[in-house]
Amino acid sequence: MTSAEHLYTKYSRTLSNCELFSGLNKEEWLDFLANFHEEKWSKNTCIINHQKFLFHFYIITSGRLKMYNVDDISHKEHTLFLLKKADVFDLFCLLDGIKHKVYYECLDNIKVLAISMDQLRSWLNRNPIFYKHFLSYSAKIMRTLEENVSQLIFANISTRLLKLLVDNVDHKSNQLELINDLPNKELAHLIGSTRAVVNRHLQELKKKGSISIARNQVEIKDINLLLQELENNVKNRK
Amino acid sequence: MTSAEHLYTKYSRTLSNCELFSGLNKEEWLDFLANFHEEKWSKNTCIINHQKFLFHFYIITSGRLKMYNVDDISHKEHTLFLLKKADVFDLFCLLDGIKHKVYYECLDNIKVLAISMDQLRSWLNRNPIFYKHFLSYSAKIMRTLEENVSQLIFANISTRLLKLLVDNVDHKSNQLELINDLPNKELAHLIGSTRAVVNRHLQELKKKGSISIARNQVEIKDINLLLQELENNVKNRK
DNA sequence: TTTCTTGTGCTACCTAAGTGATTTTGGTTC
DNA sequence: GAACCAAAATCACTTAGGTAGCACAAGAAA
Repeated sequence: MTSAEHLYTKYSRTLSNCELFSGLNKEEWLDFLANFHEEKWSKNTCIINHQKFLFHFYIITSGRLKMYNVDDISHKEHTLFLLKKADVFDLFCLLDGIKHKVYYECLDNIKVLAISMDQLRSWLNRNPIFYKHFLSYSAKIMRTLEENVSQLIFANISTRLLKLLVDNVDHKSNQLELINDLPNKELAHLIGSTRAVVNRHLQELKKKGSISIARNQVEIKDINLLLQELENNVKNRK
Repeated sequence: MTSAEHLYTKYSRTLSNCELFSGLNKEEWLDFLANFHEEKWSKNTCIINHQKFLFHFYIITSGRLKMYNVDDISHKEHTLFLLKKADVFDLFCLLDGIKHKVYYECLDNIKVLAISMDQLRSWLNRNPIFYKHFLSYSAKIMRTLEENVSQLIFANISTRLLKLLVDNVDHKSNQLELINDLPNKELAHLIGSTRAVVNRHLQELKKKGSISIARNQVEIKDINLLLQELENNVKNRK
């Protein structure tokens, strides 16, 4: 069994969810995967070397990774993206080959598939049809970023927190996922605020009965109440 | 003289500054320009129809156009991009063909070159080398948006205003350009604030002697003082 | 068990920035 | 010229959210 075949058996499910490379058949995946190798990064690993991502491109196969920014002077943190299974990084470096000044930290023990940038670029040249995928994916990221900007300007912390919660509720189970086991501080960094303030708002929601909270745990108690809360919040913008 | 030749004589200088299509020679431009026609839009024209940009793509040849967002409830405005000569729009629509929910307004009488999206897409298919240009250009926009997000989270209004001014000072003349003749309200929208607050900060800068202000006019009096002001502001972040 | 660390809950306080109202100014039009 | 209007300048006031500090609880480690 070749390495590519091994990776394919292990990860074909995950890879088929990977928007950027959607539409590849088994044969094409095997050809492509020959360029990859697997890496395991343990929880709390920080990648602060911006150079690293000029040379390798990664696909997450399990665990969470946050991409974040730190203010040089105040040392405040802001989480730009919370990456999970089937997400890729770093797209910026891939597209223009310029250093991307952000940091990465593993929130779990994670596994990634790694490919050298050169190999990915030459694969892309051999499969130019994928340029289109990359363009529409870029557009998606831009829309997300633009949406973030609007949120930051138009919405207050309470609304942003509510939206964070609502956006991470699984439609089927009505349960919070991806961010349910994060400490208040990490939630704060996701919306550009501080632990104390986030806690203040969470207490408020708990009091009203829409959520329950424990150490490293936020649970949805009443999704409809939560949605209504968000609705009211938005309506009351002046 | 064909229409394309006419446009080329008129705008070759401007078009050569257009990053997205850089590297085209005269012959290629003539071929490309055959798909374009010129339009004039008068000052204060608003384009609130999101559909419009699904079907045409534009290059600005003179004047300024703001791309902005309005909050549905509070009706607050935020200017996302201030587009000028050699800028293009709407990139989002071009890349993924999905409606882009932003508004446009002409800050001057402007002139644009227009091409139908279909024609542009088929030109792009005939010239696939330009996919790469589009990708690195997308990366640039993403970096700008990400930088905006960081600014909004880490910097206060005073810093954001100072940065807006400094970023729009011409290196040679040391004079403010592009935004120098905007009313306080427009400046406020550029940094996500309100007229009154921006005015408060401008008064402060005026008092200290780094700028002078008049109706629809901000002028740099002492660029070094302004830079130092920005420096101090950043240092004092806690 | 004890010790240590990390996260939470809560208090009191401070300040930047938003709000709303009024006056003044400068430029345009009639 | 007078009349008008948009922008600017100022004021007093409110408030969300950041800050600092501390006690306490839950786990992990020793």
